[in-house]
Amino acid sequence: MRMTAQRKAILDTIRKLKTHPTADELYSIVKQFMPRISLATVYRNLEMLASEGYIKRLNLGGAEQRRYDGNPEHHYHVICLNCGQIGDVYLDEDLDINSHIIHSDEFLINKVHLEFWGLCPDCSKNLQKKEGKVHEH
Amino acid sequence: MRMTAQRKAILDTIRKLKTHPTADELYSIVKQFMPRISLATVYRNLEMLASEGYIKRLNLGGAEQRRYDGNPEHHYHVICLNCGQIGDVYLDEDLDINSHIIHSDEFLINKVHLEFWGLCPDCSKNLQKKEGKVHEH
DNA sequence: ATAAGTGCAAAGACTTTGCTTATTA
DNA sequence: TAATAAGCAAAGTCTTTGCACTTAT
Repeated sequence: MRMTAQRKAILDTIRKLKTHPTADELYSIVKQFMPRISLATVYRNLEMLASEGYIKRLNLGGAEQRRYDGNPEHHYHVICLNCGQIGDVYLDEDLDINSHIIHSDEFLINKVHLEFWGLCPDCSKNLQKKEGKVHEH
Repeated sequence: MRMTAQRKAILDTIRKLKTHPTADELYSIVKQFMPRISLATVYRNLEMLASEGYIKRLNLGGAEQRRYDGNPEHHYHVICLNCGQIGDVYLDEDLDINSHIIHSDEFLINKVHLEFWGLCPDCSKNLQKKEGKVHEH
């Protein structure tokens, strides 16, 4: 994998972000300092960087669009029910989900994907005051 | 919600299926006995039926397309890494994931989405013989 | 020098919407 | 008979691809 200017810009940018951007979000950011970059290049590089393990492609069930994570370390995510913002979740090693399975249609299970939904700090603060309703997700 | 012939056909069909069909799959099936039905009607009815609680809209991270489940009962899913087939998973009530969270970016967590990946009975049988490789997912 | 990558535009896949006609309650 | 839904086609979103040009090694 060649380290082109575009690829480096994308990797540096996603690493700096604590968010979990979509291709399009990243494109908007990188375009500010590399105006000729194309969205296709961003898509291609995100896939490439993910397949090489530099970043992670997220498969969040709750998200409409595909997102990527500049932190390839093993961890989970929480999606804000109100605004869609995504946070990181770390679990301890003691969790054993498989021992709680009582039926699995005879499938051999070999990995578990976990994702959390809740309220981000901002939204939980705001909703406390307003006692408002949380969006459906 | 009016019970139209189309809506009934869609609901009856998805209830009979043990699979977790996409709108398009359901459309193909229903069209066989109701040839004038349109794909838009299938999409609209699946969303409507899901919002009324008759069926469930699945948000599987691993799936490319949106899927629906004729069984609205609370349960989880397992996706075959090899063929994409989806099975049902039931867990016992003792599982407490929240107590294993060691960091959550200050989000208030209120639900957990779980999904399993593995091999369906057919694929695990076949792969045992061939010692073949499992597809990436 | 050459294989790999870029930009652009077009095509794809999936889903939603607008509008007219049909139908249920 | 009036509000809801269907059918059809068009439009929308997000993502991928083809191709000619460029660039890192």
